[in-house]
Amino acid sequence: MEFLHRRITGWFAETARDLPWRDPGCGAWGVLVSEIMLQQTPVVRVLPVWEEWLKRWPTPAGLAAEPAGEAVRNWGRLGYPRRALRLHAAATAIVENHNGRVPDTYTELLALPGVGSYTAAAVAAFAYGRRETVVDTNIRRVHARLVAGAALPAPALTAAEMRLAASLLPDDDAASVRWNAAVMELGALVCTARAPKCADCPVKDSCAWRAAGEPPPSYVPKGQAWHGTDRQVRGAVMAVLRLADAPVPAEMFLQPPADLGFAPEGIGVPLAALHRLNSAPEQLERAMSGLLTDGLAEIHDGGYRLPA
DNA sequence: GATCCGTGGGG
DNA sequence: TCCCCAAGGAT
Repeated sequence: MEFLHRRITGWFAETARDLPWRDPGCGAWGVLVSEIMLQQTPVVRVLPVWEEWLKRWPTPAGLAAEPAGEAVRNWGRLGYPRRALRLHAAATAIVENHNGRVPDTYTELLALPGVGSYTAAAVAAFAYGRRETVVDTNIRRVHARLVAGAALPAPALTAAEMRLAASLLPDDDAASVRWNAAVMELGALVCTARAPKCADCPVKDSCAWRAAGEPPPSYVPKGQAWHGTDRQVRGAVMAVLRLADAPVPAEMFLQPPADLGFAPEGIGVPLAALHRLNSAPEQLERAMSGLLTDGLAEIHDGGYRLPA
């Protein structure tokens, strides 16, 4: 095990990307924001948005002082905008329950909106140097191949995986933090889901999957449907709301602007994209009502807008 | 445990 | 072109 630790953390020391949230001076708030943004979203798309967020809201109190809709608007096109809502709620909880300071224990972090087992462990480890069993999709995949000899981890996180990850974690605090970051980075850059770059792998000679002849996955991951789904419609509606500076009347969503006899100010492009989907009226209604339910939109002066 | 929830770059 | 999938979380 010492061998794996040395090899992988050594590789990390040489190869690691220079990401701003890895800067020692970044602070726990910056780490928390990065972790929420990075949920299901690639690093390259997070970088510019993260920079703007931290410039605008350097502290949880700064974000908490603004309407939730501002968080959603500045989330831009990162996707899964509920994360923006939860991050705003987390900032509020941090101000109210933790004197404005991001909590430093796994349990307290886990209680924050939008923070699950992965994010709680990651913030405790990367922001506060704690020894935590961090398990994300990258770490799961590296463990699956390196130790279990499988092409992919199980469809859902299992207790066995958690035990394995815990057993591999170095005893020393600082070493455990480096290990977590290094394995995650290895999964992100080398031991990738598609076309892993085994030639660049620091532990290829110890890899159970390679030793087994790289057997194919034992199951086929089911892809996420997109075209024609409510998610697609919701996304198109949100694109309109982000650009709107006044409530958008419901009929603008339900009828092509040309039929309304006027060109909408500023929101013409996303509105045209929405109507290009040609969704059934029931689906549009369902999507928009879902946005209200989720708190991503509200009705004001007879129109839809981001929550104020 | 299965589903739902956005977006866009790369293979 | 199409399809895969990326530092998950909540229900």
